[in-house]
Amino acid sequence: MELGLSLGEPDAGRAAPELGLGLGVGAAGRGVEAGRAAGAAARWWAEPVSETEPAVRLSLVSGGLGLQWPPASGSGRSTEALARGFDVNRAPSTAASALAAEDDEEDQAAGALSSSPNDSAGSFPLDLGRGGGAHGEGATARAGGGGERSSSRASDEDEGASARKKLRLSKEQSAFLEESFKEQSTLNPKQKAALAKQLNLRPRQVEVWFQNRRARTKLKQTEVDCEYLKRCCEALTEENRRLHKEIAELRALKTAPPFYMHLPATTLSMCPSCERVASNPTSAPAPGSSAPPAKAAAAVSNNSSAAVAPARGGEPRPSSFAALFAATRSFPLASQPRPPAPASNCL
DNA sequence: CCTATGCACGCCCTTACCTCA
DNA sequence: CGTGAGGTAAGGGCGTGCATA
Repeated sequence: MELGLSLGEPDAGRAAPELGLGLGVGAAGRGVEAGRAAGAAARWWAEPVSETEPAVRLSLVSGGLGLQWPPASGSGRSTEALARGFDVNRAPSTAASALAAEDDEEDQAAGALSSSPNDSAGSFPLDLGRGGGAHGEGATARAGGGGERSSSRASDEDEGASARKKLRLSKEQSAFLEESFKEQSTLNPKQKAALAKQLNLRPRQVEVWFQNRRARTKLKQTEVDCEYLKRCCEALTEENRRLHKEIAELRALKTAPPFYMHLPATTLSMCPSCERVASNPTSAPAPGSSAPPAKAAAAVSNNSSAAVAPARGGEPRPSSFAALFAATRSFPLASQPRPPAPASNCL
């Protein structure tokens, strides 16, 4: 179905628990084992992740940027990158390099300290590339030693909390965050800190970016859901209209005299249930009837072509329209194939 | 064991800033 | 050049889950 579009979000492919519409609908469910298994071989962060962390989404590892994404675990590169920070000047792909070329001047000026064209060095007074100095690092260290929780929010509040300055992330940073989000839409403190260090951002910035990204994903999904529900509503309206029309036609037929009242007597020789001509002499054709039974049967089908439904295999014929009416047509509206539209009055 | 408290975090709403037509 | 719309980073409130006393 065309509405089952993937937004490139981790929501894609999930079940549809909330609306039950077969879409990837709904709030963030936590994909569990599959994502964890995928993530086990494809984590960009160095540390092992605790078992209690929110489950990893299905990995959508993409090579679109040509970044080593995720960096090969176990290789020295990831740790090196962590120590070095995300260096746009060494973007590992031509695409990324092309993107980086736009910001080369600023980046050269800012050096490795910041890859954002807008953020000045003053935005990041602390060299996050060097371990241990920042408040966030301390929080991370605490989290690493203890549980998952750390105070990335509070730790970032005081640093650079001057006038509200809009700082836009560079394309490389955004792309990297996007890839991270595809792999996992939520971060634990360790991952957040590692990503922040790699991108030369504050953990709070990474956190906010993910928060906003989740909000955008949800908004898009909501739009898709609305569109789908709109189409469902239209289909149901059409179905309702068709059924009303059918009911009106059936009522009109019900008020008319039954069709068999107009049939010649010879037609009554056929068993209405098995559609065979009765061979029993007691049910023989009425006296005076010269037509052979087979012809009579043919006469039935010819004379009642406008009102009699063709014989359906194995289906007993209703004895009256009332019975026809009483027979419920219990097919769920949207879940079963629609019966053919009543081209004639057949049922 | 139950309860109160503090903390961390995610979600939501909103604001402020930036870019672009 | 001024302006409005749209995108997005960030602030703040609120609810929730967890750890601890």
